[in-house]
Amino acid sequence: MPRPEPIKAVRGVRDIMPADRPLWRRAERSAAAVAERFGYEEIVTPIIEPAELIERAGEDSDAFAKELYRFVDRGDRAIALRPEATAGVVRAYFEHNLNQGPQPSRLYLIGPMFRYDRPQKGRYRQFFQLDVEAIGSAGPALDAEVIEIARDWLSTLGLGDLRIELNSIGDHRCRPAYLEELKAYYRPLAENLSAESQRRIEQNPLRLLDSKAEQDQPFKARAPRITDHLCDECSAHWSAVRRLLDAAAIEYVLNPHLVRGLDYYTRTVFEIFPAGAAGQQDALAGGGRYDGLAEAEGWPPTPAVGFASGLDRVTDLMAAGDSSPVAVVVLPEGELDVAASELARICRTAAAVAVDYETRSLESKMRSASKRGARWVVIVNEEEASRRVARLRDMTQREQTEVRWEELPTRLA
RNA sequence: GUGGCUGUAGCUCAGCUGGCAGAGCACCAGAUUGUGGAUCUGGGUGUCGCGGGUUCAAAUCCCGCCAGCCACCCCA
Repeated sequence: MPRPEPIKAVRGVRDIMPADRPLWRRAERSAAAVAERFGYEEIVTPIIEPAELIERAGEDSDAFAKELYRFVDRGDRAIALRPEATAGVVRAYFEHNLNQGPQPSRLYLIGPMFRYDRPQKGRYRQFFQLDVEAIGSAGPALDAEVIEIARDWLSTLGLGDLRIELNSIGDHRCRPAYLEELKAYYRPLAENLSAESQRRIEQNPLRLLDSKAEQDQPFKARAPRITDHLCDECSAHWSAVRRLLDAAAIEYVLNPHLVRGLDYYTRTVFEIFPAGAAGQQDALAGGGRYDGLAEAEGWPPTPAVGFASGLDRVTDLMAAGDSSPVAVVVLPEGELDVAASELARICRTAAAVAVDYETRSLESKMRSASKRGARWVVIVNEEEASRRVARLRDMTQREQTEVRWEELPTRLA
């Protein structure tokens, strides 16, 4: 009789298994601890949002639509699985009147995001991000603050060897003029550029600067730099951010080719890489200022800055420390399920306990307990159970003694 | 979405031009005379990703699909 196909996980998603969870938990906990130390509060927003919210935040391209997990629900509403956290956090900020409270609102969020792209290692259709946002202030100190949070968090996780890349992309006042200059620079060079870059000269010239195409590289170095064309306000902001980072002893490198493709991004942009990484693929965190987003969502213009970091990549880089979750294994000799579970219940007041209920030889159970890394083994047979005693074996000392059940918790503590 | 590589035991993989499915590790059982990590002995645990096709015969050749990986696109 043919077995039906076993049902497997949806393409591009993965299970995070018990062996990896402690690592993830460490990353999540220290994110919360660091953010809270800076006065940030946790917020949880839905993973589904009106598709329009997401689409307005990403007006740009066909590619955007292509990678959005989008569907129509039973009430004919267009729904999107959130591809990033910021749009939803900003929505919640206004919808729950945080804009009426003390500014800025300092918020962080940890949760799953969704992107419908082709999966490969480290790129999943469901992935997890830490998102830190300071909404409601245009102050450069907040730019520096979120960078410091990102840096502190990664350092805490043992990923302290970082390269922080920094740039400013101006705002609606100074950027248009700069873009004209950039177009003027690139137009005569058009036929030397990649097809994609040729298209971008008129469509999205800023993106010419971060082109990865080989033939575009020579022209980037001579391209006009936006940091040379900032208006007074942006210029002051830009130097203030750097001054604050210097004062905090946070090292960074200026990368004039670091940009964002969407209009609502303003001024500061940054990305954080592990020190060894060369490729753009390897960013551990990225963020910046998005003073135009609130307005793009239809809310009052409100300045904000933040960053997001992919936990999949971060946990991947963290050294895996292995500690056995089970301290004690109870081994009944014979048909003693009831006694063994009572014994385990007693031991559990003091330590993590698992019972080996399998009907196999004691030797085999010992082997298995040993492989699990159990510190203690508690063995009991029928005669001992009737006297309410058990053999407590110290697996590291290879010694065992007879112990009364009631004494076990103190012996295991 | 585009291009390429891959898919055989729980894991890593071998299986040349078609001829009854293999290794190491893991796992299970036993021995080493009471109860563990070492050693020894024994055990293959498998819809060869799925579905078609060619053939006397397909893991092997052909087509389609699915999945993973790499690069691109993208990373809001």
